[in-house]
Amino acid sequence: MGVSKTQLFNISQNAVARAAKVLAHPARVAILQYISRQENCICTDLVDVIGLSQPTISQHLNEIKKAGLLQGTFEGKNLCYCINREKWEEVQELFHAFFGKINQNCC
Amino acid sequence: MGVSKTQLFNISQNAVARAAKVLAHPARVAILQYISRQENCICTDLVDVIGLSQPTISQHLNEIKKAGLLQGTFEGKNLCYCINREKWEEVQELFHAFFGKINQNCC
DNA sequence: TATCTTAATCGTAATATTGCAATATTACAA
DNA sequence: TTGTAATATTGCAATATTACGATTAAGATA
Repeated sequence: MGVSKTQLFNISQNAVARAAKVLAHPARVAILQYISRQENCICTDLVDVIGLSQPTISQHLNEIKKAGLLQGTFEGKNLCYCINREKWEEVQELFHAFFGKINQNCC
Repeated sequence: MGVSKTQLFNISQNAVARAAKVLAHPARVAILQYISRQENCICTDLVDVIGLSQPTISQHLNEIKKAGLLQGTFEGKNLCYCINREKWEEVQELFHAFFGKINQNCC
């Protein structure tokens, strides 16, 4: 039915899935990489850099924002994003914990 | 148009996105966790453990398989999955490198 | 061989995602 | 206030994903 049955899974499983979803499109990976490379975090040229249309970029940015991974000013001309350090480290830790708990103990 | 323009992005960006896609559903996260916990890697009770229907589990398993993250015997009764250690470490390294390269140097 | 068990596949429905054109909004500058 | 430059929103089309009932396939076992 196209709907994920999230209620079947625990909080941490859903958290990993939600975070992974953000990274599950190369445009969002590229956007995060680009933003992180900018010294001054004025990211008005994302459309040129990435090569997708402005609405599409805006949509992807919104997905990243919704996950809490960006911070800064989002309104009007004084636009200034950057990575939300705290949330980013949280996600990193989440993945780290997930990978750490998977042991490959057979075959 | 519903199709990801993967050609716009480099190999590593697409690789991160592909790997993240596997983890982008809590059922697949749960399946990987469960398989990794099994000593003997006979995973016939996934349907009971996860709580999704048998065809749905089979579909999710196939997604994980397609990403190369499972190894073992997949045919008939002598079914025996486990995590493909080599590929798993590759993915882990991929994420590690991605996270490592993101620096949060503004705002 | 017939039957049972279990996983894969098929078919289909519902929903989500991706992408862009058109339009709206916002902030600033002249 | 009018114009300009930039991002956001809307609406829509194409495709992908999620889920499951029904069926099929393959191996085990009586």
